[in-house]
Amino acid sequence: MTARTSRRVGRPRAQGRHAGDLEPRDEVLGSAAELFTVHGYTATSTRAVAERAGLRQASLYHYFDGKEAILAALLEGTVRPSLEVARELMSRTQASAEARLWALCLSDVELLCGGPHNLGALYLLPEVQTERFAAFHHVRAELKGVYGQLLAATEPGTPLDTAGLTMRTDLIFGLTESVILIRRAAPDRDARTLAAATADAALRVAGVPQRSLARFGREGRSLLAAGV
Amino acid sequence: MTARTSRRVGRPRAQGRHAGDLEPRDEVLGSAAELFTVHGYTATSTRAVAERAGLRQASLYHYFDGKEAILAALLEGTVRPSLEVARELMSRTQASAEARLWALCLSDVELLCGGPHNLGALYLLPEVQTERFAAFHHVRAELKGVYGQLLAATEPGTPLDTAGLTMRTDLIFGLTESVILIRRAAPDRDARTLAAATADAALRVAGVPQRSLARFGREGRSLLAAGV
DNA sequence: ATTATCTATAGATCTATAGATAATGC
DNA sequence: ATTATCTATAGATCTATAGATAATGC
Repeated sequence: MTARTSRRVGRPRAQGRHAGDLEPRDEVLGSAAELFTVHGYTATSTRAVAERAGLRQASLYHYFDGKEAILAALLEGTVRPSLEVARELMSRTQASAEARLWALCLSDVELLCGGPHNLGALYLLPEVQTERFAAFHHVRAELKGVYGQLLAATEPGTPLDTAGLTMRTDLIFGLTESVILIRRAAPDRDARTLAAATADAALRVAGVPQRSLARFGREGRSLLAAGV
Repeated sequence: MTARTSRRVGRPRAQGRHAGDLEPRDEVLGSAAELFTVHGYTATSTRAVAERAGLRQASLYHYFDGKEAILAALLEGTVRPSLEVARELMSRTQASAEARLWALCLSDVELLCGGPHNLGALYLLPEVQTERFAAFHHVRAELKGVYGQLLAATEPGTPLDTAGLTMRTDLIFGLTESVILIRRAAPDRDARTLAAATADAALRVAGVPQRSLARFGREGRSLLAAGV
């Protein structure tokens, strides 16, 4: 029972009051999430972020070193949970690679479509391509690596060489990411249905025959229900 | 034989001379293409676009009404050729829907990966989501409509209801678009190989069995060779 | 005369910093 | 005393416009 509506240390805010009982830092992240995903990073001013969070522009600098630090914090938050699921699934060596791949894809899509903002759209921002966000890119490369390893362990209809494996990894990872675009175009799509359809589609691209999809889907779900 | 290196009407440029024998308008579009796709629209100043084209900032306004008009022209140019192929394929009613879908996907990926800049990345810019680019969005919606109609005419392993059809259309269209992200991450990937692999993957998502892929690919290629 | 360019600049931003202020904590 | 906020602002942009200028065209 900390930090109730009043009883706050520090000079009171000029405009209005705290919305909900979020910490100011999280209010800032929430408003930046919305504005960055909808209008872009450069197109969003620090003033706009602050005002939506109920603060004056200069007050942001009490919580973040600058605009870039806000974006970095948001990026970190989007990819970290995916990677945790991926690592857990890598350790489940008794399950089939197909079921684990299905589960990873389902989980990623649900994470991408879950929250109130389309945070995955941050990946698309051209500014994020910069060297400055190298830490984020490393984490995503590790996530993609898990896709590649699981795919390599599946039993495809026809055998694949290394180039073919890289290609399919890119396609399956790209398919998963494309739900960001789908969500952007149709924000009210049901996340659970989309996630299952995407996971099925990923296995189809991997070369899993139609007749086995339902089985791997069941196995994949039970993996997630069990321990992740 | 118009507009040779010198012999130009108008005050000479302050810096350097015309590169190649492109018209100034096209030089501007080319430099904007590179800068907008790499750094983003808002992050690119009109000064940067002008200087890369060998002009002073104010001279852009001789060719375009403003920064937005440059982006609109680029967007128009990216989606128009795809739509022309799509319309042509819609008219080929004697060919199988599967072969036509394969051909459309191949053609789109080759267009997206063909030019010197990753122009498809313009679709991803948050600024483009705005109402101001409604004309562009209408053209893309028509293109997606063709994907949907061709998919509806395929013979899937299991029958699909309307919701299932919409879902798969989104996934296949999204898969095609995801080559933009693949190209961004790996700019040197061979476009022809990627295009064929993506078209195959699209048919897999559509439910076409492994054993029929090669045949539809051959038919699709001959459709494109024939008339588009 | 027409055209393609230039120089110069107004007016509107935007980020980050300096330093003041109004709460609570002790 | 500590903290969270505020006000004010320096300095650096950035877009679009006004109006001059240096070519060719006739």
